[in-house]
Amino acid sequence: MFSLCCISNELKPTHSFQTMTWKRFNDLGAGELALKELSARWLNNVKVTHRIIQHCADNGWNYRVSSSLFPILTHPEFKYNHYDAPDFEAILDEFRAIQDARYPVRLSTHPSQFVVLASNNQESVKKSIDDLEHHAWMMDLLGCERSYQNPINIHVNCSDGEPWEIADRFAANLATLSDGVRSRLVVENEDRGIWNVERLVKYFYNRHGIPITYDNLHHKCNPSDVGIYDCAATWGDYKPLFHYSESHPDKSNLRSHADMPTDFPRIHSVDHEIELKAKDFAIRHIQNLVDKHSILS
DNA sequence: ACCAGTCAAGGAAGC
DNA sequence: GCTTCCTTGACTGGT
Repeated sequence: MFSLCCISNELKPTHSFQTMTWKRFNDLGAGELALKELSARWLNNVKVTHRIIQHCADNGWNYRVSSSLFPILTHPEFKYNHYDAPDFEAILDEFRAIQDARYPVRLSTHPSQFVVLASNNQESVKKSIDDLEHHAWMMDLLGCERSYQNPINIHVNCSDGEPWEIADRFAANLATLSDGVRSRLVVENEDRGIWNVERLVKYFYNRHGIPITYDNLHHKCNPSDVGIYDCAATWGDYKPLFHYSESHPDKSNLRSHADMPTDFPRIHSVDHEIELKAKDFAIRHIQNLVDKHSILS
């Protein structure tokens, strides 16, 4: 099955996410007025998420939940808690509605590249931990399992030291986190730097038992001898959730993502998040390509 | 109604 | 030891 990533281009005209910057929050006074405006945007974002999950259920897709549902909430200087938001009861009601509907949609999250659990900068580690716990909190509210069925996928994004040292720092920090994070956390190969598939399997899976998310485009840009099937084996009894994308046809940088696909993932028994900019339209096109291929073969 | 600039983050890479 | 780039899309403010 295929996952839609964060945004539905088909629903965007009527259901779009809202955000607020830290600067804007402070320009509004950083008080009740600012919090009221922020709270309304959080509620909007959870409602939009519900609508997109319905849309995915209708189409037989999975869904990667956006990491931008609660702007400012994890900012280190934000003085309020989530329950201080005037709309928080309504937000909880919306989450309950999502849980109660029991959509057959595999949910996942992908915290940003600024989460660096193995950093030597302790402030960065603390922010990373807060962000990961926030994602786990959100996934619990969405009714997600605490397992690799509903993974939290991140990059290592650190090359400070020997690979085994980085992996051990990462694992030591991970061990201090809640069950909601530890039970879901997986790591993905990167399109540059030391963290290709081979090193991830060697230092994160073999050494610490952390499953590996295989990204085909990153593997093309930053190859190694270990491949997609080796990554699939790191997921144990869980169905792997991998990434599929293609290079932009008109850009010299191989790493930039295309809008639409020209091909499709060939491996069976694996779910794929489709990281193509046309979003829903790209998934429909991939499904057409798969259907044509199966008729011809 | 539209458009260009803004915003936020950690680290890598290039002077 | 600086600056720039990477990445992203909604927001903001000016026209």
